[in-house]
Amino acid sequence: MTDKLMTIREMCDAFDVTARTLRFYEQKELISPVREGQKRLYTRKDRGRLKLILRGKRFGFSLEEIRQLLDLYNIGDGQTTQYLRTYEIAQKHLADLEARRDELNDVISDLKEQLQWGAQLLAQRDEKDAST
Amino acid sequence: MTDKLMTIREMCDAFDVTARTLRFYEQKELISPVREGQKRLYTRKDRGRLKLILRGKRFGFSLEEIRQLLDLYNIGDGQTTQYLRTYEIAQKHLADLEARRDELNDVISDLKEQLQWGAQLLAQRDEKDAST
DNA sequence: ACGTCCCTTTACGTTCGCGTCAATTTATAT
DNA sequence: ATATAAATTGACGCGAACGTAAAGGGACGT
Repeated sequence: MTDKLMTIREMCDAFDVTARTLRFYEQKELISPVREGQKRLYTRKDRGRLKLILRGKRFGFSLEEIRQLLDLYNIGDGQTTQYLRTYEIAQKHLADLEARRDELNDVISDLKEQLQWGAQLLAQRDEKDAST
Repeated sequence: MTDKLMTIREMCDAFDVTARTLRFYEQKELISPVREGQKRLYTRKDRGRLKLILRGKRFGFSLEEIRQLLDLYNIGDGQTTQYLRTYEIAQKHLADLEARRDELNDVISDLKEQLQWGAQLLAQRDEKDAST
């Protein structure tokens, strides 16, 4: 598999984040790379989590919210003790995400309308320019 | 029309924000209520902008980014001087928003899959519980 | 042995988005 | 006239999410 261990610098290059950021996320218990002596080594699992973290950030979630969401993705790993509770929380988050998507669709529609208005104005202006 | 002027407190109640927040947004030039003596009065336009501000925040935009986005919504108000430039920027933002929606859809699909996994595990566990 | 990378920890600094007093003015009710 | 409520302008504070030195440890090539 692609379970190669990556150094912190390789991670930085791959995900376009700083080392500080990775250590910060570790301190916040969002990721937990293994150690080879002092040095951090990031597994495939860490990469998956980081990907989700960056996604979450793009949608305006706080790191604390993301930390909770990340746990949801471990629901199938056989280690989760509170299946039911976690499952319920996940349902809520799912509903929230779907609501967000719907709102985002509305925003897109609105902006498209505005742009058509703008396009008309541009067209009218060009007509006038041509007639002078 | 519904162009009633609202006080700051009416705005707070209507949009569930604090007065501090409204003054802060004003200071950042996101909204510009008229004055009646010292007091601020918010127009229909201000309410529209505030609505967009709160939306933007929900999608993880910074106030500065939102300030720029707000200008796009003035493209049809007859006051915009740089139609074409604004129009192009708006197009970019639109593409960005659509990309976000697509990514959000992916996230939703992923989470749904995870939840089905979790639901199976719950079902299996319940079977065992029932057999003891 | 020496320099030079890359990694480490510790710790203070910064920006954003407000919260929270404090001191004052303005309007309204009694 | 006086109390009460609501609005105003500073000014300081705060948590989140990092940035940015400072000081040092290990592995490497020469």
